[in-house]
Amino acid sequence: MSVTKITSAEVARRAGVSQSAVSRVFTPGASASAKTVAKVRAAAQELGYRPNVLARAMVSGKSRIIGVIVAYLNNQFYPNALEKLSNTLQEQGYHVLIFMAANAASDIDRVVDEILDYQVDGIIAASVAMSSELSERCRAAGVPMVLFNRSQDDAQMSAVTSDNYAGGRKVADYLTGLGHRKIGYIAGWEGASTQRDREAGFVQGLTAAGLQLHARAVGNFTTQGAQAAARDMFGGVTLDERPTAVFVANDHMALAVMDVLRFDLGLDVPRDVSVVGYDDVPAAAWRAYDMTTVRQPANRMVAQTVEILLDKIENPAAAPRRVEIDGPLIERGSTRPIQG
Amino acid sequence: MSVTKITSAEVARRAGVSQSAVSRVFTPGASASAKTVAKVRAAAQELGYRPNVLARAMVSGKSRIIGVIVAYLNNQFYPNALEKLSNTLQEQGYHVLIFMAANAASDIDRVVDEILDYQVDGIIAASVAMSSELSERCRAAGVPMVLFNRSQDDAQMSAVTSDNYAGGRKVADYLTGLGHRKIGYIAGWEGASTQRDREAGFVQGLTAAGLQLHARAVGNFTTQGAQAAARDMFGGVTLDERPTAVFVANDHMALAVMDVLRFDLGLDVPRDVSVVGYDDVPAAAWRAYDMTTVRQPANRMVAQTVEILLDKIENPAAAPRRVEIDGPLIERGSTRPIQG
DNA sequence: CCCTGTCCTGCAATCGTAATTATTCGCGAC
DNA sequence: GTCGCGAATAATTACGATTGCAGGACAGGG
Repeated sequence: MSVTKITSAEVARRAGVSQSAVSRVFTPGASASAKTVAKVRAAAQELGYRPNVLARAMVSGKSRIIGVIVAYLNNQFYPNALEKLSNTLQEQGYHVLIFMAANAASDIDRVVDEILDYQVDGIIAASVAMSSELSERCRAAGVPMVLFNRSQDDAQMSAVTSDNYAGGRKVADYLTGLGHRKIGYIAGWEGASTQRDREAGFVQGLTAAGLQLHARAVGNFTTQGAQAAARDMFGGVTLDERPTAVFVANDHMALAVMDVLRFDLGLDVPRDVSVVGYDDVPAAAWRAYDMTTVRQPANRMVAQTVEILLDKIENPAAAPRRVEIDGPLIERGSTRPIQG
Repeated sequence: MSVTKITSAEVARRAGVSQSAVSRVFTPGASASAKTVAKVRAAAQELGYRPNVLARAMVSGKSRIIGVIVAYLNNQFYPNALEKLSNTLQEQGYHVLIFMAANAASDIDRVVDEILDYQVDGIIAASVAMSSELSERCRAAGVPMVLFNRSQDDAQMSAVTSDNYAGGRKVADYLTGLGHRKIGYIAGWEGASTQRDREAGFVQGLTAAGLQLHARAVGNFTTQGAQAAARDMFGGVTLDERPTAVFVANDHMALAVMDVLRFDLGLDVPRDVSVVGYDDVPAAAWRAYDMTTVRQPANRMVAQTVEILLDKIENPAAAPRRVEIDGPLIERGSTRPIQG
């Protein structure tokens, strides 16, 4: 029942060496003779000693904690990314302190303060808007930050995304290639760079084919928003007005859209309407949806994010980097050529 | 570009008081005159001072960090729970350090060590098997632990689950009530208490109706496992042998099972087969599945978990508690009465 | 045999705060 | 006037490690 905290001093006493010797044995790159190492390791083993990360953090200034801010966890893309992030960082000896934040400025503000209180070595912000005032505060605190799946105009800010513009363009080329002419778009939250870039690339592609958006609605990246948008765009319109294809700004919404089309409005996907999403979350591949989508290469995005962040931690003078990773369009059964 | 760490000493100097005065102003429950508080607050505000949580943790012995171990993040139930956990703890001034662990003993072992290195105030283990040796180690370190959605024979271990036995029983009663007689079960990972309890309650319910399991397969709580199990149970069997209803140990598997039944085997759900899951993840309510399931009341489970853990942190002598929360059967369209 | 350079070791300072102990201050009572 | 007392403040210590510095051991070269 006794709560015994074993300190390096106790290990030192047991091993018959100084406390600093113990510290050096557990500090990679410090010098210690083979004999000392053996004695200390043995004593530590017997006592069950492990260094106190917090104490180490205090004096070294490195906590080996990365703060991760995430807005949505109900969109499957994020738990997957979080899992990969955590594992990748874990391999590098870092650990993740997680913070949920709604996309309200006041919330982010509070969350960033709380993160900094923990003396994190770096911050990964997944899908949250970061005011330049906030990023300035982190820079002043010497804490590097990388945006994940969102980018910012601020040139000082590192960011990793998929190539959303190219992705949107691919969807446009694909749908027009299938012969579609009346094409709708259901937008995500308009404050998001991903939303803007996907739409810009998409519209650009339509323009190149001599088309323009036939219909547009906003779903705000939420299930409810997407359902309302779908009813708006496809409910109570004449056959002539109705789009024959729709690009939805992410899979999370697109799945909801497909359900509304099929079950509320009695439309057949893909016969009446072709649907394309974005992300390639696991559910997109489920047979009940079998949805055409643009894959966001989460593995590579995570790897890049971690690489940039750790680089900036080790070398604070490193220039900010923006990486856009190309992802393929995955053709599945929710789309088909227009019938003449 | 200067990385300025503001310390309590600097605030003290600016406010013309001692460092201890600053500390007391920021420590709830410490005494300071109104005048001092005002001066210190003002100085802190100007300098942008916030207490260093790590330093505070060192001397007070309370890190206000909770370690959360989670095995699966691809099963939607867990991201949802994690989000709620994080928010609830955040409200209480705690934060979540997250650890992914495969369900291998060696992995858990390593993870628990890493968690303890951070001097966490408590541990929540979601869906991971905890050897009694490990729980003993945490107890020795004075770190309370609560299991979430899993329980253990170890009487010393606090655990919060839904009432899995009663839930399994409800499913049996429901399906037999619909007239089903040939009923199959697709099991989760057999090492999991949730799996065992759900099956036990289910079988008990069948027995009460004078039935026994018509077929059984193991899906291990994974998508692939569930698909294989479904093919096993429903592929290449005569109409006479084929179950008319199947209870799948969780929704994550049940969704995969429905897809296999419908798209690989050409069976109609619910006409040919009724399917029931467990958890009530968001996807279960999606119209494409519209799946009958037993709801795990995540909100209440999380609230209980946090309450038990914080109680144990404040009062280490508190007795371990096991809580089982009853959840309703949600009747949807994946089930229907057997046709005579 | 002494000097020097290398390698290891221990001492002591340090990180930023809370807790503990010591000091000062104000004020009423005798 | 001083004594006592309580409250507020200041000074000091402690938390558990890392790290710069100085001293000691030892080997090799002159």
